[in-house]
Amino acid sequence: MSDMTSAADEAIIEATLDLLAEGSTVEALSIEAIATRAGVGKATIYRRWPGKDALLLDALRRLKGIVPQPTGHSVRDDLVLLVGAVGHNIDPRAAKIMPCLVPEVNRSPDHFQLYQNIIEPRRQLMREVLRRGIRTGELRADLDVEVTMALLTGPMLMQRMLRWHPELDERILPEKVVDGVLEGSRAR
Amino acid sequence: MSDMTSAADEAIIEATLDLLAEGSTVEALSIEAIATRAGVGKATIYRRWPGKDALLLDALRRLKGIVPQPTGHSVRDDLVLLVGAVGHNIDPRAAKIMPCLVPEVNRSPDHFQLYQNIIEPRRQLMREVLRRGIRTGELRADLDVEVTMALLTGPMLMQRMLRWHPELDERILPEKVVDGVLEGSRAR
DNA sequence: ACGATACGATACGGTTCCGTATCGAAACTG
DNA sequence: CAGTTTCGATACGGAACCGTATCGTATCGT
Repeated sequence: MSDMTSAADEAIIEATLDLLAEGSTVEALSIEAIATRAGVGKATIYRRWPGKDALLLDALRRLKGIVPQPTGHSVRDDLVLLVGAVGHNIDPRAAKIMPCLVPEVNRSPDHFQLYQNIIEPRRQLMREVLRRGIRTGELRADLDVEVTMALLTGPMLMQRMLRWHPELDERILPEKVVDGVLEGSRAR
Repeated sequence: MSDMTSAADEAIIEATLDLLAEGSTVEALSIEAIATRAGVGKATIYRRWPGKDALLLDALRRLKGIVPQPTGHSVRDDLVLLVGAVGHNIDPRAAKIMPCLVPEVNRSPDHFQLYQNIIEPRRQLMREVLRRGIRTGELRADLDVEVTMALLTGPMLMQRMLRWHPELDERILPEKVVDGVLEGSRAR
């Protein structure tokens, strides 16, 4: 028996992600379509996963990108880095897939948990950068960290996952968001 | 011939919204289920709409809430009002339904257009409040209006549609978001 | 080289939903 | 009140997919 994962496993998961990235919805995704795409018999899939949900959870785990590493120099620059990483994955398919998962995350506790497991480390990183800024005096002492995280990540998620503000340039948006939140809108 | 909409139309659309609000996804929604729920024959539905998509678009139009009216006194208070209305609809079913539509809006130009038609008046309202603030000197003269709108609406959408930050109280969030964006996070 | 295993393909019965057709009852029309 | 239309219900053939079973082949360990 080989200790490496059989090639079929890989093909099945890749086919799943490909189909999702091509626009198939989670529930429109059929085992038969995955099997055909992977060049695999249906039975091979059922031999490994009890059903579509389990396969999907395994496939989505592959999308988890790397967590960025703040430099620790400037709070502003670290925030730009982290905000730029919101909703940003190495796998280009992720950008297409993630919006389709919104209903699933709202419905299924398993998907919600998977989602939380992926983003919580990044949230913790941003939390620490904000606390560091408060400690060093770069940020207001009375800052509400949770609300500030929402201010920073909300606009990026809206842009990356929902693509709802066509007029915003995604490349420079992280800088604009961070600077906007840092400086505030009120005249002085 | 009566000039009022037949009662069947209403029952069909209500049944559609009810089923969606109960957690059915857009594509899991079947004409047969709608017909049964509405106490109507399938043929009655096909007599009025060519298919599921057209029915769905008509049904979703019903969810469009009223556009809030800024008072024009304080820019801050007007923003709190508008931000509080983001993702907020009169019909309580809307809160359940909207997250399920994210994939549809990304996929179908029709749904995207419908969505834009609903939110664009509200966005325009917020744009005008921000411009008024710049004019009266309440807001910075060099404010990027589009980015600021993203800062204000992004966090609320994340909270209302994805229910992402469980620790944030949704009732006071609009105030916190507006004040956070207005005042900025940088110490001074 | 050979026996065990895992594989791809395919067939199967069962289920759900599609979109159409039909039919008697009920509701309008004049 | 009779004629016409619309309705709810139901039946139908077709399609897609489920999860299982089977079968001949290719791969792998020894």
